[in-house]
Amino acid sequence: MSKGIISKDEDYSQWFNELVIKADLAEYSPVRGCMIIKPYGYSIWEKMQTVLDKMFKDTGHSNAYFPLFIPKSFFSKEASHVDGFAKECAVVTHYRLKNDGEGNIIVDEEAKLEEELIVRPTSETIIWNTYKGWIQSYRDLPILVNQWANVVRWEMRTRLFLRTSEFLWQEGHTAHATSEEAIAEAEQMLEVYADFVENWLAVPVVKGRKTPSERFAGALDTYCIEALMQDGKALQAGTSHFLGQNFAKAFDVKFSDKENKQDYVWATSWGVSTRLMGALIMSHSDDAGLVLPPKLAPIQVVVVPIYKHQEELDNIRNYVNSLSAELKAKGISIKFDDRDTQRPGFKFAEYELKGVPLRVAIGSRDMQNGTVELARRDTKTKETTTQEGLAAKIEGLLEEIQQNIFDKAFKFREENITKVDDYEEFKRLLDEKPGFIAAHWDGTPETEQRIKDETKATIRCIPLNNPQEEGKCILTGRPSKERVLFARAY
RNA sequence: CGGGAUGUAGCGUAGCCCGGUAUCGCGCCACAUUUGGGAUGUGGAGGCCGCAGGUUCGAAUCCUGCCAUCCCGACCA
Repeated sequence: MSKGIISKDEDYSQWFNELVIKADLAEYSPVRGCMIIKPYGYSIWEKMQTVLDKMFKDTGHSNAYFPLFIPKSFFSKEASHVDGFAKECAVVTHYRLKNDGEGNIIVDEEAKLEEELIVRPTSETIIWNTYKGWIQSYRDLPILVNQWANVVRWEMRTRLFLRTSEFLWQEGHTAHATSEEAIAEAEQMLEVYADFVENWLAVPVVKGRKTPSERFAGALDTYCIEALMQDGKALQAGTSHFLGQNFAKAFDVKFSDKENKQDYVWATSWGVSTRLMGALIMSHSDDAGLVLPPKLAPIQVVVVPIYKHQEELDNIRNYVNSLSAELKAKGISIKFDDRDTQRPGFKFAEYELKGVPLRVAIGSRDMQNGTVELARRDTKTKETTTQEGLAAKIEGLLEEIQQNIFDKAFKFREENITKVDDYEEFKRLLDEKPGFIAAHWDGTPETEQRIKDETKATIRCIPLNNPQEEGKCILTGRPSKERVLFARAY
């Protein structure tokens, strides 16, 4: 492992790339745009999955699994949905390879599929094709299903965790008897996401809805949570869609209500992906490496022994065993790094790079004095404290760290939301002080597009519970009733 | 798909203009000394110089073609 990573002030995107690689989260794969998520990175994702999965179950959802491949014909059914995804679909055309006689493996042209298969970019179509068979009556509703899956979107430009051709996610797909119920579902899941991202990733989010042009293809309304990264760019961290009856109509999914009247079913879908890893990394980390929130850190506490002789190590180990037992009883994960192949200084740097929230260093002097050295990753501070009551102290500190990194990110976010009423000022701020800009907009897609073309900033969302105020569109001067959040985004 | 750049050991690189069988650092292996912030010494292993042609007695180096990757745009969770 080479020393250090580039400073994030020097080159933010290179900093991010180096961090992902050197912290052992992921690496590039032989396939362009695809990544290998390494065990350390994957264990963070697993923690996210575990927590989210429970939240889904607690709100009445069940998991299921739908196929990776979708018949091409399914895609022709919902027009705007097709438009949204057609340009980035991987297509399976053959089902067999053969040897060409010269030692090369080639596609067997005779094994051409009758109907081509699309590798799912999202599963609405195959799921609604399936729901048709599950729903006849209002008694069959609601259907509250989630699936954990991989999806493929053939992106032109990819970035580790933020935009890869294949990514992991969960997609919830629900079916309801009424519009109101479906909207309530979409709103509920947005709340679940916001709760999860703020309380587990320690990343503050703005809850809002997308403008029509930023909506999910096929949705009537898209709700989102938007986070602000340390470089001032916004990141969409999760979306929840009210799909209306669009997919029910496309796949002819009707039900009989209590009066025996036929109506199309109302739908939602909602998802978060491994992109959350990107949000996590970019929200808290620094030039020394990752900073992980304790609640998602694969290792919450690492113990580094400092010793010269075997008996000193044995002595330390003895103490660490009892500390481990105490911490495990509290549900805290601890690693005792007794490798003799690396020196303590190396280990310190390594665990800082990997974002372990707390480090305990114990040497022979400590053993004599009944103390340890306790170092916090978030503040980079160290203190010497007694072994007595250490487990309880660690427990408290982990909670404090979780809160602290959220507070820090929250303060940064608040400091980087600026109200702007002048277009020149708007453009200047985007370059000089990136972040969210709260500005008036006349509500037209044309204005939105022009601002995007001229500044690269998009409307990230119209915040929920947005204060209403009279104002003039920043570009056209036309009347507006509320401010929307603009930013350059990932 | 346009514009730019780069492919040499696991990683980062020198050599290329001016052809003669590859440099240095990190990492790796062995041994010893070390261990409170990324250890030191000694010895060692590791290369189809992106791929395919061509020129030449001889190509990492010159020529042609291809491939791949990265950056910047258009598209996107």
